[in-house]
Amino acid sequence: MNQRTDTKTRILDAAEKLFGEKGFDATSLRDITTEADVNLAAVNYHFQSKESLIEAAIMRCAAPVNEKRVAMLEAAGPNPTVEQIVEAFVGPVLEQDFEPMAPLMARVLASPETMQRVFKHHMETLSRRFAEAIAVALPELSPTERMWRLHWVAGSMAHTVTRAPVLRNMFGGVLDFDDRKLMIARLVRFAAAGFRAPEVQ
Amino acid sequence: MNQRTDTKTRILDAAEKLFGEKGFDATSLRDITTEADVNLAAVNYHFQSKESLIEAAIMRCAAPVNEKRVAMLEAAGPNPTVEQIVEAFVGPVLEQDFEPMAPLMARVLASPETMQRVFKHHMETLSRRFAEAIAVALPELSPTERMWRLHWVAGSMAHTVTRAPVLRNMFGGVLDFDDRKLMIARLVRFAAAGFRAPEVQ
DNA sequence: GTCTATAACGGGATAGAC
DNA sequence: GTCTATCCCGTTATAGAC
Repeated sequence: MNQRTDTKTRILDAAEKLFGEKGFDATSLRDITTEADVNLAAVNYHFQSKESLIEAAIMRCAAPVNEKRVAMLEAAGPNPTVEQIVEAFVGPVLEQDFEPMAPLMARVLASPETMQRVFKHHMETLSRRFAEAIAVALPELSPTERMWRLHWVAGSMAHTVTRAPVLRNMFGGVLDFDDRKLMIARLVRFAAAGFRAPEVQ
Repeated sequence: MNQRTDTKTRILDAAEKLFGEKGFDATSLRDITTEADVNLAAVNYHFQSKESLIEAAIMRCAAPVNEKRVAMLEAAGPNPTVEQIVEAFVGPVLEQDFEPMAPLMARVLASPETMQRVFKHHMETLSRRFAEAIAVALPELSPTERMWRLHWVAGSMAHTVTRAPVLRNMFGGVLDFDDRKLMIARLVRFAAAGFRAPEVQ
């Protein structure tokens, strides 16, 4: 039944690696099965289609990070500061070595159908959880404004991850991706100030 | 030589439409030539490859918007406020009906190779231009911090565009994409506050 | 200069033996 | 569960007609 790790896992490992390197479409099932050293038909046996494999690969990547985000938020207690909320939201994502998976994340965001499903199942709950925390920290904001701002922080974070390979060596290298702690601290400062701005109207 | 519009333009029109709807990879040249009612080989005649066609389609979309962004910045005079700078940066992008082109933009951002070239040629100049304006408005910020913050605003804006189809009907519809003026005003308020936050360290 | 027809290739998926 | 063999489709590129 096994070899070193089971077939299903080896397929997922190879898929994660190759999807990240080349994108979903440019990665053929043949590439994946060669890399994983399994038979081509095993993909359609364990997963039903390439599309389902993509979804499974994404889920496996995102799950531990999202658990950590919720854990950090809970660790901050019942009355977290805006800074603590933002740090729990962006820290676990940005502190990892995200550059190998940046293209994968970008492709996910770019694939409306895939994203729609993944988001529905996993991200919506997470967003609600963080929106509630913001509601406690900043009760004067309307629910709409809270959602917009949370969403914009998510955008800043996503852009940092997905644009890293391109921006790293641009603008004479002023953007420092190597000191993650500092990068996170900068973003927390920026986002917290945005959250605290008085609402329009 | 012409029919209603010339072949090259018809190909670009069809490409823009289909790339947006289905993505670069899922759109075949046959799809495009059928939609444009031109022969398959015309694509390779007018553009050298599918990759070049993609680039051309992106350029044609982005050019007028970016011109407007620079024009708005210049219209604000030599000493623009942070709010004026942010509005010039995000307004022209967000005020258009961006939802049809949202998938296209998302795909562009997700395609490292394509993006690298496009960004190098067009966006780097634009970013520098806006970074200089920020330097005038907020001289106390370091060049690095200015770039990070500009980049995060770009991320907030990009996320708003690319996630619109998914978020529009989520969270009970609290995110209002229809009142563009209000949406832009909200983002300007949020981003300007972020820009004005004291720098970390 | 422009288009037709087709070549040459690689992709995802599956049937059926083991 | 796994593998071989194969199907059928879509892709890019080009040769050559107009």
